[in-house]
Amino acid sequence: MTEDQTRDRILDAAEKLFAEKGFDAVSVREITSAAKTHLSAVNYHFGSKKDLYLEVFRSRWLERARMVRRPFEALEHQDGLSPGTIIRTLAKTSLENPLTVEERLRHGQLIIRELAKPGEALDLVFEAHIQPTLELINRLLSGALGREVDPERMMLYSLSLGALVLYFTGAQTAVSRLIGREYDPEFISRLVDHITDFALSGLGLEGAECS
Amino acid sequence: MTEDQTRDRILDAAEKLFAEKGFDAVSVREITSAAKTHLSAVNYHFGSKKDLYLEVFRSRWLERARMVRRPFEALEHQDGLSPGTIIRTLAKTSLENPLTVEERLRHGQLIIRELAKPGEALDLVFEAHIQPTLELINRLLSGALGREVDPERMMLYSLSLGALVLYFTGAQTAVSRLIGREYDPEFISRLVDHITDFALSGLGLEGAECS
DNA sequence: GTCTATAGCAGGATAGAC
DNA sequence: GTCTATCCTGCTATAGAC
Repeated sequence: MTEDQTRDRILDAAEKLFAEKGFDAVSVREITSAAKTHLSAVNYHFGSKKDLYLEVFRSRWLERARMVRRPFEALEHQDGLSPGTIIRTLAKTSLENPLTVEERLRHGQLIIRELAKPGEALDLVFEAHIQPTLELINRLLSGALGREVDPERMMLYSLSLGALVLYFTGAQTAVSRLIGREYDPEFISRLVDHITDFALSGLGLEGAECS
Repeated sequence: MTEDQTRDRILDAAEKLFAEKGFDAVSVREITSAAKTHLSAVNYHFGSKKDLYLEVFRSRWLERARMVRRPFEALEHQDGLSPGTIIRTLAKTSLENPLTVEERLRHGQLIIRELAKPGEALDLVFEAHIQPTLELINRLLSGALGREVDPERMMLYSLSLGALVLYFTGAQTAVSRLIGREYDPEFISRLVDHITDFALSGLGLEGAECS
């Protein structure tokens, strides 16, 4: 009866702590204590610490990612999209979504750690989220441009978009400090504008191809 | 006589292992074993594991960063620079520098971890490297544009450049896997081109401000 | 200065009472 | 299913022999 609640509380606490400190810096005792349960509940429900970590990605990270990207996926069924609309929708779904600022930070921190040191969790996320999302970006942009684009060029472009989004969410603390602003709704809206502008036309200079 | 060599071997091993696995996943035994010395040498030479970690940043990371950014700093004494030259030089010094591919990866991994979870090491790096470099970028770009630019806009732009460079170095493993290419000199040169193009003019579209 | 030995504690996992 | 008690390994740090 209470078992699912216990399981959920453990997952909540684990996600929070793993995001903040990383896998190795968190002890199972710390997690179960935050989840108001006992040490062996983790082994009972998940098998091991590592399996708990993977389950955080499977049932929390991926679920959140699916929810967040839904408005972006909806673009697939629309016609006459401009590249600007596509990029802006992507930036908006990543930064102005139903998540709280804290949830977005944790979401970013978890995946940044995995990118710096790829492990089994990244395998899950690659297959279930990153690959399909990159393909969708490429598909949408190719369609909007009305021409085929060199696949490698397109992939580098999409990866760069990902880098921007990731950095401005997962490295939030450092960004706030460098720029001297909190992540309040106004600044987040500013970031969406910035990412859109940057990805669309860089500095707003006359670029080489702007005649 | 051999003490400095021991100290250096420990720093070498520590940088490598901390970069690969992160602070908490590495034990002092692992480091001293790789450095062909004994456990207590770390405490003798550095005081504690944490102090060793900070020393890695002080005497390895920052030294490397200083060396790498030198060609970029040299721009300060040149006239008539175009934004394109500035961005390209920045990308080149970050990705095509005297470091080996492995050194560059480690350099990026160390700082990515710190950005995801800011600690004392990031304080060091902020003050001695990130802040001055961001200011230099802003100064150079303002000069090249021949006009004052909104400081916040300029800071967001510089941070975005940093995000791209960081991602394509520190998340090398994931990038390689997604794009299906090794970080050989040809691909690295391709990345420099890409970052320059992306930061200068995005997709190469007619952007909003390109008439 | 160098290294061994060990203190002292925290870690993950599990056996088994209830 | 729940939780306590405990195993055993590994950790950092240090005392002290040489």
